Amino acid sequence: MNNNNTVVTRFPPSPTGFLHIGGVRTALFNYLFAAHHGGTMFLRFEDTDKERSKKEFEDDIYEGLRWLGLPYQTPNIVRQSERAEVYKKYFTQLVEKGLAYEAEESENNPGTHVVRFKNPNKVITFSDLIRGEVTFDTTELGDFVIARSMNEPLYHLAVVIDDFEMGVTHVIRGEDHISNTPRQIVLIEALGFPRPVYAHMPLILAPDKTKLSKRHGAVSVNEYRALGYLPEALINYLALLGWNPGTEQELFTLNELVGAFSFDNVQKSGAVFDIVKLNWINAQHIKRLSNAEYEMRLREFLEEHKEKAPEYLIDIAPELQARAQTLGEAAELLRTGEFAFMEASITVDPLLLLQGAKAETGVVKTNLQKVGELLQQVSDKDFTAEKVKDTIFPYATEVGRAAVLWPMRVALSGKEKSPDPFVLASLIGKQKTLLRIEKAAEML
RNA sequence: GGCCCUAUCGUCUAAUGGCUAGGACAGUUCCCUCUCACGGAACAAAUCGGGGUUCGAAUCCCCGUAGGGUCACCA
Repeated sequence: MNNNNTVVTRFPPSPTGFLHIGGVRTALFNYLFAAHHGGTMFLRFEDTDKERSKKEFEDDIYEGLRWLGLPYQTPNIVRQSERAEVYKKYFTQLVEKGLAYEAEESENNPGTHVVRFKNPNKVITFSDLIRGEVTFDTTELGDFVIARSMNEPLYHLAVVIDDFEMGVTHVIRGEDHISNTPRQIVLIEALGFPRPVYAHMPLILAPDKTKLSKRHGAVSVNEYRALGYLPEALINYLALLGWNPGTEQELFTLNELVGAFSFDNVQKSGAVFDIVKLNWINAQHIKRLSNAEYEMRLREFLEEHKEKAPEYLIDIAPELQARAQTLGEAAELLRTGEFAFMEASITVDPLLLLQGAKAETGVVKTNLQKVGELLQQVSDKDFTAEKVKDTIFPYATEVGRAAVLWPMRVALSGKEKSPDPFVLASLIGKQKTLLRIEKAAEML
């Protein structure tokens, strides 16, 4: 099927739910390993469970991988549900050789008989790239069922046959599959297939240390996308969950991960999914974006969520980029009027004007008037944050920064918290700046 | 419960028998700084327990203990 030098891995989700982060991590490690060795990762759908498999979920998995930018190859084997004939061929052989047999009547398909595998009852030892040698006694498995009927194979049989026909060399999957491995190996041996190399990844855990699942909150990729996480940040975080690069580097692009990846540095124990660290990684990736790229991504995000971008978005995008850890947070800041000072008019509370100034009302008023005078001298086109700072800062330092900068900032923003007064002034322009300062001074 | 896997700061992890157990996130404090955020610095925080091997153990072995996974005509 495949020459021995090429690594072939696969990501075989069953389309019975939305693409979730556990699946993404499995796909990611399969991709990283394959790509690191110049090999291939295939995608295939394990939809032998006809009741639970849905086209909708298949589409979601495709879309999730596309959004994440995780490359995969589509093999000629795409859906197990379309391969009944192939499976039948193999397990007819098994039956003929006496390695499998038709047993009792099927519960699900009355009138047909389930097919059981004639368990050789042996001890199986396999070597796992992450855990070393693992040994099971298959006796306890009994003659397990491998097909619902002669036309409907079950998971274990289908996996083993597909992996063989696709030339899969490395089976990389979650630790929850470790106990499935011995039964797949006895099938592989009965069918005379070569045994792939196994690697069982530790599980992603919730804060309560149990396997991460829906009851713990967001597990679907869609939810992280909707929250405004960058795909490259999600990938970066997931890669670091259970793997380390052997250096102290924490921020990676997908290509850097490919270069650094090795199973030697994969952890054996489960890792708790820490949204707080994801937030940090996301913020770092956001800061790495150029202002223009960030603005574009934010616009796309807003559009996806049917929220309109304010016309001054281009001006405040750099502020959002420094402030918000996710695109969702940025959208939230926009929505809650955090940047309302960009609008034509704002309301200023005179008490707030004095709050952080730590000075007498008269002093604050004088300071505001002085700021107005100083700024009057700056030309329109020179009205940048740096220029404004150069103009105001010496005066503020001389008479007390809090008594100048606090009221100036409140006069311009109307808010307790905001960007610094110099950025504020440059953002709203000379004319409005002078107007707002004048109005604030009059209030006192 | 049987079988299997695992065990280092709160969390993610480094240290492959040998320096004071290192880094990151989170936390606390300080600075940039008038606020919020960014950034910088400092502080605090761990080898599950008990035996053994060894000059020397987080690391190897054994026994406990704890946690997890899995035990379908699901995948």
